[in-house]
Amino acid sequence: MISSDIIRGYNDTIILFLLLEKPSYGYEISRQIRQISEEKYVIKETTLYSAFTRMEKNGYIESFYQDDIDSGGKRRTYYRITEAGRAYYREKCEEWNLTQDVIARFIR
Amino acid sequence: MISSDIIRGYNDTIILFLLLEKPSYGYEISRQIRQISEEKYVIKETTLYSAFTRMEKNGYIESFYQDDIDSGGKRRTYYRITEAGRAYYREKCEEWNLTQDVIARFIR
DNA sequence: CAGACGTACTACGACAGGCGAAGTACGACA
DNA sequence: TGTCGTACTTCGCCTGTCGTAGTACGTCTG
Repeated sequence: MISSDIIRGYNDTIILFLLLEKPSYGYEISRQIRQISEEKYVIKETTLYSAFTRMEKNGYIESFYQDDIDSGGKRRTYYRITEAGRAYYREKCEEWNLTQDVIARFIR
Repeated sequence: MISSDIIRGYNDTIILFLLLEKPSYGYEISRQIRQISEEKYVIKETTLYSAFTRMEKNGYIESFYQDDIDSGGKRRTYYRITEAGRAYYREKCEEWNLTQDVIARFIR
């Protein structure tokens, strides 16, 4: 539906948006993206998990483990947004507004 | 100003937009992008010329040579948009509208 | 008259992000 | 018993962008 080349580099922003509210984990984030976008964007598993790794390395998110009761005691990797992550998200939002405006000039 | 990751894969669309009007060549297109975007987006030469190569391979544009008087008789490589190119451009515009709408849901 | 600047490219190689394919593990449900 | 859903991990390919560099020619400037 949506080509990956446009969203490229914006996946991080999308993930951070969902983490603003509360810490979350891969599968839940994946589901939320699908739901919020009304199935128009379904993030690939590999894309999602590699984004986690990258963003943790960049200090935008922090991981922790939690054994949840509702998942039958299975261990999930949760991620929590950091202050740096929030700042990065804000920057990206501004950049998005700018980009959107510029690209619109080339669209009919 | 604008990160290349967002515009990635959208450069083709931007170039095709400029070719809708009339055939053109690298330097002119580069100048127009800078001008229309009000310096907010300056396409890199390598990006531009590799986009030409790719799009010609895909049949979206056709090249031809022209010795222009105003360039001191220097040979320029002009590009002309094809029917397939126009169709591709139209598709991309629709995709853009969709993507824009989806990403907006993750932006504050 | 030399050198810088603008035009108009081409070639090469690096890099990053996304993605396909495959595999693992476990619980629930039929 | 087997499939489905959850929850990941690993590996390696592909594509588009970009940095660096080089070529060539004409004009303009000190």
